[in-house]
Amino acid sequence: MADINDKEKAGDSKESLNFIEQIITDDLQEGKNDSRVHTRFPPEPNGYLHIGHAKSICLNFGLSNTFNGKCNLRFDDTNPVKEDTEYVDSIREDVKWLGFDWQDREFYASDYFEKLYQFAIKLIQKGKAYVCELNPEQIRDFRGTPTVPGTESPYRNRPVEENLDLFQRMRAGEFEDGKYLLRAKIDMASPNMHMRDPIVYRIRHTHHHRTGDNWCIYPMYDFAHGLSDYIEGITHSVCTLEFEVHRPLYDWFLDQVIDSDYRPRQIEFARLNLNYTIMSKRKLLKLVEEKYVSGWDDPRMPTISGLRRRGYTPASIRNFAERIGVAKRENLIDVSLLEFSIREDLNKNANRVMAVLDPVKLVITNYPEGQTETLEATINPEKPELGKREVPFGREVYIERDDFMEDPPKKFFRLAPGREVRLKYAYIIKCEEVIKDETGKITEIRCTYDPETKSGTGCTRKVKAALHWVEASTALDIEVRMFDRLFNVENPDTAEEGKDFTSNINPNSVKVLTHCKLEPTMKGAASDQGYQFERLGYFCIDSKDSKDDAMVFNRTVTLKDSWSKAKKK
RNA sequence: UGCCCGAUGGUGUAAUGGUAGCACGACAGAUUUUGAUUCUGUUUGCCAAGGUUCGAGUCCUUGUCGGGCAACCA
Repeated sequence: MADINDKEKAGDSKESLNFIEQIITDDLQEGKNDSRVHTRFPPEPNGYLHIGHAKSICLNFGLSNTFNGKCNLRFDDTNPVKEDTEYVDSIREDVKWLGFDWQDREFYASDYFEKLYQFAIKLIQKGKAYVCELNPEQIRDFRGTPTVPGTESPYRNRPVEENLDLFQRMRAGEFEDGKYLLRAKIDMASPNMHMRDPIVYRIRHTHHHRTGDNWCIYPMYDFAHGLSDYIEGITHSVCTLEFEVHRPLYDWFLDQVIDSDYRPRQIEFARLNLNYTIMSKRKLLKLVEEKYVSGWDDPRMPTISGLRRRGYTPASIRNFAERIGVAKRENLIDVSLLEFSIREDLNKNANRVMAVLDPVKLVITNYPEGQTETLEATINPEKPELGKREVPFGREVYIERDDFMEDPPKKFFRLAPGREVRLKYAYIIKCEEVIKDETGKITEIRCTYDPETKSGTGCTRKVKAALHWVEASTALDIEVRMFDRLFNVENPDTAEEGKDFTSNINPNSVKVLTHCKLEPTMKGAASDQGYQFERLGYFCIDSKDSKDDAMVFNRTVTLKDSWSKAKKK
């Protein structure tokens, strides 16, 4: 009984921990690393950050927050052929935008090249590394396969002095690319492929975006990463599952250099997978390079910058990361969860505005010609303190073409011949007549209105629907871009035989609507926030493509729409 | 024929040997001047077989299924 009570109290005082928080809690309890918690987010600057990185960012910075620790931003820039400053700039911007602060702890693995070089010397001196002359094919052959042990390199027992000399000359630039390699001397028969004398340094006469031409030898990930963690005092090095088999190597390198009680620890978690979405940087790069999209920040891209341009908010992405949780099992998250997160945020925070995407003119025949009036509309029902906005109303308005049906099915609540609906914030109107052109297309709907039903005057008459509308003479003409999924299959990575993932691209993933109508209150509106186009969805101004008098809106996400479901049935 | 990791509703994620809970989805109802939101309710789950135990989602064994590992990438 007492046990149960204690447990309930504990449960009340803290939310349940994910497995990483549990590990850290245990480490803290054991007093490891002087009870410090220090994490890091370590991207390679070879592409833009995407929603999968957001999970890692939220995790690493979140961990440092909950344990009162620190989190570094570290660029893992050890392979100059793929890296560029454009990418480091975008990464810094995206992490900052997401709402995380690395303070003065912006580091680069390339800052440690000299230290890493000295570690390598130490390795050689201890007889734990050697200079190898095998070429790539030989390296592969000598490595064996997962089921067949490898064979030792003929250069494996080169004397320490010779290794030292050769390695120094590698650094000095005496040899061309590929001539020599520094390898760790571990175990060519290890069941773990990564322990079969892994490469530590390779020669690469390539300009590095930060160190320029100072170096012509570059360290490999396994060597550089763990030791960079060590140099920075990282306590918990959180990475994705595919590095799990690297952990013995991570620890091996540490064993060679550590001379204190402090030791960083690698912990792996399952990366984010989203259906209908491609997450591989290599593939995203292909989309950009081969112009399937307009750039890394194309609003259809799963990049942070793409989502931002699409109108996603930092909070919505953080909430999403929180909601999907962290574990070690493979997962496939439904994009609808991401969409839920942005709807949740925007519903609370986005100002309401009326717009008509596919306008058809509606004339109120008994409304005096030339007369206009100003109506009050709610800015945001979730935030009454924001008050009201004033929208003009007149004899001619635009309504959505979809909001009228000449021959409506049973479940259609909106306007139809002889039927009454309310124009939101205005009056109840009744459809009297439909005018069509010679092709049968409706060009004008003629209605009458009931002056006694003005909104806000205590009218109690109920109608089944309230339509959004925009007054014709004052309407702003805008362009709206509607985005659909970039890929129309759940798993875009799988493609038909002989084709690649690009064959899954949805050719209709962007639809541009011109001459949409927007209420005039939006003139000069801020581009850094989302708006709800009432009954249509959430939109944001594209500050990149909008000009002074030509506003372009991107659709962020639709509203949940039970009418479209009813239609299908 | 190797090594490492994992397996809880449709999708994710909790439980730390003691009542399988939460979120999203789905479904139903209420409210609604957005067919939105909000609110209420319902639904569906421990991979399998053994073992340990008073008691197993949790520990052990075996099996099954899934993922990862053979770049001079990270």
